Amino acid sequence: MYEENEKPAAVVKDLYQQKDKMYVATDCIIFGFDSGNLKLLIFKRRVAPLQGEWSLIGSFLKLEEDVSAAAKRVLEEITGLKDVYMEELKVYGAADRDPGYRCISVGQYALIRLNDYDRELVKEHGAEWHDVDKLPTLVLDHDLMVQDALEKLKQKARFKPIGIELLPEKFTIPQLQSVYEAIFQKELDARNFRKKVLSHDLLVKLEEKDKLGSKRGAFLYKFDHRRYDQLTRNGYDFGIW
Amino acid sequence: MYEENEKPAAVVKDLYQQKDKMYVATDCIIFGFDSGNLKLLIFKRRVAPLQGEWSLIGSFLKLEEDVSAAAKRVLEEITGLKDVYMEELKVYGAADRDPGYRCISVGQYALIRLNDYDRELVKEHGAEWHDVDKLPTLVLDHDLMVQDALEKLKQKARFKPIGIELLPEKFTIPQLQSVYEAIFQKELDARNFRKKVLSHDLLVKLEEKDKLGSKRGAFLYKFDHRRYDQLTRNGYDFGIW
DNA sequence: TACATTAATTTTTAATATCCAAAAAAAATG
DNA sequence: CATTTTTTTTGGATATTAAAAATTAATGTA
Repeated sequence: MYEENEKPAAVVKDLYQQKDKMYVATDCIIFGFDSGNLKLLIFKRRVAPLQGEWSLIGSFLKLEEDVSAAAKRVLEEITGLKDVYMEELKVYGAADRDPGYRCISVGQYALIRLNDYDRELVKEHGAEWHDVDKLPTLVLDHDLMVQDALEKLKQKARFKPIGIELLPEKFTIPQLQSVYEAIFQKELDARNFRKKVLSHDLLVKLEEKDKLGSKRGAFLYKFDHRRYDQLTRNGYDFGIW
Repeated sequence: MYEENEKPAAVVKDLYQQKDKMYVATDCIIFGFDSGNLKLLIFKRRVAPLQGEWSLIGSFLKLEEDVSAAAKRVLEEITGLKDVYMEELKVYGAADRDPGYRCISVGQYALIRLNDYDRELVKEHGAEWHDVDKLPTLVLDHDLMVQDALEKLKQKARFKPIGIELLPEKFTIPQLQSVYEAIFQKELDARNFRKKVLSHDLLVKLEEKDKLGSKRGAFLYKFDHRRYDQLTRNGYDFGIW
């Protein structure tokens, strides 16, 4: 959870018992999507305690740093990405959640486009993408964080078009459907899905086709952010979009 | 925000600049409901800084205390109530949110039955109920917290029957409608409302009538918590209940 | 005892979501 | 180049839910 270079000075003195001081950390639940599966970016801790165990990627909060900025910093350090969709999940504040520190952690989840990230950086940090349904056990309460994030993702996806955050700028309807099937963990009817997502006029059909995903090829679309902003300003209400 | 007796020792030394240390606090957005209006419990700070200004009720987090426990503690100290509906709202973590401290605050909102609370205690603490649409300006980012809480309440009320948390155990359908109208900030159709809330078989009709609210009198109902638990365990999904 | 007020039920209508199958386009195969 | 295979794409009938209107019931008050 704590990157070596971000540990508070006190940590260096006594690694295992810093219970006399309040620490604040943030942990990132970083989702990606590839070939039908939701993926999570995790890494093997390289420092004690809990060295070698799988963990979410996080950091202590710096004194002069906004909580949301801390998550963005972590994300950029690991993936090289700025301007990522990111949202607060929940505070993990049990007094005994971390045996080493009295530390509360702000869970924040992010949605990443798997084409964009910096593969070198990720490798350097020992981070890896894992299918969310084949995750190893994570340290501390990180398993719980992941469960909570998946649940929140389901809820959120019903009313906000966050699925597009996991796809490249141009995408096909079948690809989008595949994202939602992964989030909701169930199959959707292709006809109804297409009808619904197109009904809001939020997808702009392009000339090009994507020929990689299938033989026939499907038309590419892009998301009309401008129109979306207009609609939401007027309190528009989506049901699965 | 900080009750006198809960200030960390350091606060006493220099009241206005404790930026070298991370503090964690919680602030409670406490809602009640009376005669058609949502109410908020706030108080006038009796200690510097910001003495005399209106504020949410909060406290610093103790070292050995869960975050959720801190909010419960605050709530009991002020209202005498335990077992109150309470949920995390959001973390307020801007580095400059508090001019005196480097302090992040966990906003937590609570729903109170206005009959139950301890009026003496509330008065002792200088706390008062105010209509949410006639609030004075609050300290720090507390205005934002209230806005966020109202928004969250709207969202939540669409899928969870939290309206009942604001009413006594026995209540009438028109009363319940009135609660939802206050939350959603719009009028609802009485016929459709009744049909919808009764459709889930979550309200148990009683023999008695409430004669205070109208001439004819309306039947009292109570909420069937057992059935609700069953339904939600099986992943039942309400749309406005 | 007529009148006003609110509660409660029933019916009708409109809107929305759900269900289902067949045709068209392109590539792969022989 | 005819045939098969795969995947995209499209529409209409049906069920479900929400909105609106009209009606009846109970009670207090003028």
